[in-house]
Amino acid sequence: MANPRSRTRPARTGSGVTLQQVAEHAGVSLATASRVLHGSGTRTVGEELRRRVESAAEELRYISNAPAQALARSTSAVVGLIVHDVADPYFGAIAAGAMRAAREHRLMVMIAATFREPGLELEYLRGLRAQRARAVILAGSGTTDAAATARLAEEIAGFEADGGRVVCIGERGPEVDTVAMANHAGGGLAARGLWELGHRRIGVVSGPEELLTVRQRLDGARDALHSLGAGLDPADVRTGDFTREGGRATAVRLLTERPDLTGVLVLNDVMAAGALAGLRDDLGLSVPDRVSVVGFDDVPFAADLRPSLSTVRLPLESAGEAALRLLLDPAADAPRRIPLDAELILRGSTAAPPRA
Amino acid sequence: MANPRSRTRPARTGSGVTLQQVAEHAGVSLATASRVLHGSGTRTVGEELRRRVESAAEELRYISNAPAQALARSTSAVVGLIVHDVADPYFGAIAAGAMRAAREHRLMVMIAATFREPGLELEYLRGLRAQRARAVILAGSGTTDAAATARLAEEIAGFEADGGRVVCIGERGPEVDTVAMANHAGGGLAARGLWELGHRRIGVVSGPEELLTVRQRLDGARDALHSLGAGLDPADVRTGDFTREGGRATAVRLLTERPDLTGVLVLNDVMAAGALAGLRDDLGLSVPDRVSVVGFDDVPFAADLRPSLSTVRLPLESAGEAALRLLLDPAADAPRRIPLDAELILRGSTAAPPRA
DNA sequence: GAGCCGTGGGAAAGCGCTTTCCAAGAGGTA
DNA sequence: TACCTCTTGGAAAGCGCTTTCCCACGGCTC
Repeated sequence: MANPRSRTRPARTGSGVTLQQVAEHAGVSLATASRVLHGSGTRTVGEELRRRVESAAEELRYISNAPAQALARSTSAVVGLIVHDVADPYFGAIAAGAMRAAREHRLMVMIAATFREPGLELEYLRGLRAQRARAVILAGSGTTDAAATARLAEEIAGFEADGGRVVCIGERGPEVDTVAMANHAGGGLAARGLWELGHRRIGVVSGPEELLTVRQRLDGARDALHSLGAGLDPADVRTGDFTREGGRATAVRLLTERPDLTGVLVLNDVMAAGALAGLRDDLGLSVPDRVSVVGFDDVPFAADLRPSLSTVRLPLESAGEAALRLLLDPAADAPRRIPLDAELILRGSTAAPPRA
Repeated sequence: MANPRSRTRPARTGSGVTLQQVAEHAGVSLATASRVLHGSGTRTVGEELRRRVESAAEELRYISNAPAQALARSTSAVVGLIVHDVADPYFGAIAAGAMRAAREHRLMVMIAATFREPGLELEYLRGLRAQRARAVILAGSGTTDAAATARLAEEIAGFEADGGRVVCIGERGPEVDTVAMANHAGGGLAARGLWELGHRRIGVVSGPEELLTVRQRLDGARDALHSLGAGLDPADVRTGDFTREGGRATAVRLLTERPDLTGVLVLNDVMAAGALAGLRDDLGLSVPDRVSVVGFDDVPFAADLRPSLSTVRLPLESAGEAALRLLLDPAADAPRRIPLDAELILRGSTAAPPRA
């Protein structure tokens, strides 16, 4: 029997036109229709038939079934992007860069936000694996939690064994392709910048210590200060949430307890916005006359804060783009690493320290 | 023949474990394994077998194949979200709300950004249809382009005929479920707020006229002014891009040509940030002493601008959440409409007008 | 004219799952 | 004991596509 359909099935939910129908309408075989419409192989189809199929598809308003294609091809046109928080401008910029590049390659981007909940990153990576995403970008910072890191590494290895590609933005370990942000160098740039303005009492408003990103930025600042013959007193470093409120509370705490500080490095711009508010409204300290503040990231609104925020610029959009491009290159033998530069942008929130 | 596999196929790319293998490992049939692991039906599986299947899945590190499920079930667990720009805090907040709600329902969100390119919205909607997304949220503003609107409506209808659900944030037409932002009311609130502070010469820095959102906000302001016995001189309204730079240039132009204005309504916060910069740096006009400025949206950084931005608060995250919830309710007979409120937040950028 | 090769069309076997339908066994009832 | 009803497991038909393999045909070369 050529067509043994007999079972009754619940009527399909909609008007879904299938390739088979397009083929029939065009009077060609399914194979030919597939080759015309999605042809990836090296096979060519005659001019005449090709035209017939195309107009049949047009007439029937055929829309291909991506899951079916994914199943048959065992690969898909979707890439995953895992971030901490889409509403955070840092990730927003990265996502924008990635999506722009994705568009050029006709890929769809599935974004998952962990809202900084530990464990969710792993869960989403599994979800993306289930979706048979062709690749995944891990945009959030790695952590110092060894157990979590190991489980994640295992999941990544599994994904790659299945033919998926993974790129991390920021360090996660040497086995994976990474777009390396200049966190360490940036931290150094900021510290050195304050130093050169004349600051000798420099403090840091830091984010959660378990974040690798935070650690690198902090180390960068510390190392720079060291090489300048100074150092960074642990008591001059205070830790808070990587949010505006965290920045505010932490800056207030830091300057209350260490009132002789004249320069403050805040480890991200969102925190810095809070810090500026705290110093001004809670403590009545004028920036930059009394204290200078340097942020990190150069998110879009940094220049609009008052005083405008001096900060370490990271090429966020480029990072997203670079990550996506890396995903598209065939996997190399050795993990690749694309280092991106940081640049110190001096604006209104920094000045020479007040005369003693 | 029980297992007529004979053709040779290229080796599968990876270690992909299939449900079949799990079933064999557990010594049960494929059907049983499916029922245990993804069981959606009303069928129950005995305690003993259930346990066997679960541990087999665990041991083999089974990861289900979402495309295959989507194909078999002809529905998927992904919802699409189409925005203008992920890096724009307005959309970032909406996306965050939607993703938070999506997480509760174990849905994955596929985000597409049109970067305000006309036509791309349609293209992405088709793409999402191809992915067999269960539903799509159209978060960007509708336009006055009748042809584009019609084609989009057609595509939406097709998608719904196929069993998909569509929700728009902001008006798009009466046939579709919508989460209605209080654009008109918000425009009124802002205008009235300036009026009550004593402003009688009020201008508007507007966005692209073809955006429905812009039009509604503007109409709201105009209507309010009318009912106050005043009116809005078209010459007091200037149009620019919906970006920071657009806001800056437009505000400068407006106040250069209409120097007697004392109150300015800027139709979104991103533009308002630019306007503040333009008034201060390009024109040397003090806000709020010389001109008062009111923005729109209340994006997270609004309070951090200096002066802090008075603005019309829209519940962005709630809108994203509401949209997602609407998608999950079964389609109703009549299109639903969830109206959201606006609230005027007075901060530092507004004050009484200068004495003449 | 026999033998080859290159082209291009079609049949059909999968891809990994869901779900229907059938069957077998358990427990009740008359 | 015969007859039913329930429950639960399994066989197998699809879901809509891709791709391999086969075949027919036309144009070459000796």
